[in-house]
Amino acid sequence: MQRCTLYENIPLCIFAYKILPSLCVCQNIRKITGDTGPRYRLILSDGQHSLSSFLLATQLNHLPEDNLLVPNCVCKVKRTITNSLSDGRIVVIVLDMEILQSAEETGGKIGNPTLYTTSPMKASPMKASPMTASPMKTNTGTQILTLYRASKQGSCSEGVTTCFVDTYIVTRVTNKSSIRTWSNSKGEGKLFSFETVDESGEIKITAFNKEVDRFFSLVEQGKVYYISKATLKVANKQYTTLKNDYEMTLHAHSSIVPCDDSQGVPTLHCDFVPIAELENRDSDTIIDVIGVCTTADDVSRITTKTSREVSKRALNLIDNSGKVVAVTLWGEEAEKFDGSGQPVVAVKGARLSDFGGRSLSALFSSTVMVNPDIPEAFRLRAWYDREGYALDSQSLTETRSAGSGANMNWKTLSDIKSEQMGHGEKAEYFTCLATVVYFRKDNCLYQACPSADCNKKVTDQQNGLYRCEKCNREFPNFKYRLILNANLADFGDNQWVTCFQETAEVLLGHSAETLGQLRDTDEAAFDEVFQKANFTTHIFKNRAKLETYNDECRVKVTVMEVQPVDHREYSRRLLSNIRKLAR
DNA sequence: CCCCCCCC
Repeated sequence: MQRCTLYENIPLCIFAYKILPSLCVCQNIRKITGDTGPRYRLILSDGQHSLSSFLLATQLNHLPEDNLLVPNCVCKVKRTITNSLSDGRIVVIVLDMEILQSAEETGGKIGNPTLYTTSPMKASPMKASPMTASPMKTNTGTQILTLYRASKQGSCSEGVTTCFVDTYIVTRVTNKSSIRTWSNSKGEGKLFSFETVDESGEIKITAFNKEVDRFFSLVEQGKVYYISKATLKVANKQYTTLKNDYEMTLHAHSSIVPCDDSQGVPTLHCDFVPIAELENRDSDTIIDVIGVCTTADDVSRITTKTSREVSKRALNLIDNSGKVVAVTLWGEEAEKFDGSGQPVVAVKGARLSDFGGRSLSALFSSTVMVNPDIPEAFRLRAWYDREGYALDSQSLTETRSAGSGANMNWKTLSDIKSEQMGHGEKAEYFTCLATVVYFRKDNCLYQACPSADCNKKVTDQQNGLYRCEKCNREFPNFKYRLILNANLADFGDNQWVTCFQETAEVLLGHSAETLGQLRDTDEAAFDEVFQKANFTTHIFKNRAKLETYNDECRVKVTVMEVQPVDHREYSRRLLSNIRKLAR
């Protein structure tokens, strides 16, 4: 089998060689509006020459849209896919780039570059340089170019929605459906689909009827295949959560061959969102989540609005943010799920809903993994078995009261006293808008055990060693940890609160390690950190609990989370406070 | 050529 590599596709490989990775000046950027959303065409220069053949991969559209990639900025082009159009011109898709200097910093035009006009077809053939240590494999990026070429020739834009992918695609299968059948006015049949990923992106591939028989048992989740001669068509965005404007269909001449050399083809990549963070995300967004399944409902059958019967099962997942969220699995996924032993469960591509505050629902396109073989899962397992299991956790999903923000429990500082918050058996959680008016700077840092999961204070043995009683060990080093007491104020009252490591780091804007170093080496700079952080206003999410200390009962308020306050939230809170005062 | 993403 002939397998094309990227460089075999590039007539002007000398050019590709020159730009990878390379510093470039963005000379110009132009928005192209197409059927499938905006694309950005770039003119990049190396100071001497410029080339106008660059097309920004859509996943980088935020760079120009956030005004980061603008004329005269300096950038580092890290990854590209280059291809030739039928007329001999080339297009270089920029897959990864980094903005190094803004246009303000460069202060205008750099050099006087001349347009690089050598026809690629006339360039002398040249082998790809060994400097490109990991030559890109032919991939779905090529397919994008194939379609790009098709659209250039006018076929796609004039209503022909399919074209032929005639290069090989080395790709990893990330999600495979079961076989489904359909029957409608146009006929009936069976199909299955799977999703694939390579370093340039992801794409869905569907097999119908005969191709189901040929390929269903061959295609396995997680494995890598060469796929050739599939038909490309514009994806119906309504039905896909994948980041691709196209999808593919297998045909009689298509082939799928398992690939032994799977190096360089990415495995399923997840961007796990901490569960506590889900509160701040918009509903209906698609996210990846991982957590320990503390409890799972029994599977149940429900009837949908369209009178279909379907199995469902809700799980509760907790992560080391201490928050719990409910995740609903459907159909076969719900039936086969086994929650015994409190497994770590990861769901890639779950949909965030605002039901009961915040909850998650698996989609057909979601991948549910039980005890996945990834570092995040091992970390969570260790965390849960050590301490997480005992946590007084709080769920984002309220089953009794609906409505987002139901568990924000907004309070003013005077409410803490007037409502005797935290006096009950359970800790009480509340959110407030407040300003730091004082930090107790002394003793806010302590020397803690350097082992990864121990934060116990160590004793300086004065012989260069630090002893941790909990680990019963001596170490040649320690790490700094923060316990910071702060006085918060709002319009009506003030309150002492305690911030541990993470929240203190957010408030002070520096890591405990940096602060420790500063305190030891530059006390003036250390003081300045506190001065800067003082009188800043944030949203504080807190835990209130009555504690006995030296025979004295008092409510201890611990800051669980510090969030920046935007103008909208700020005025909403102010308004709410004014109404409160008026009552 | 499918396209179902549900329920409290």
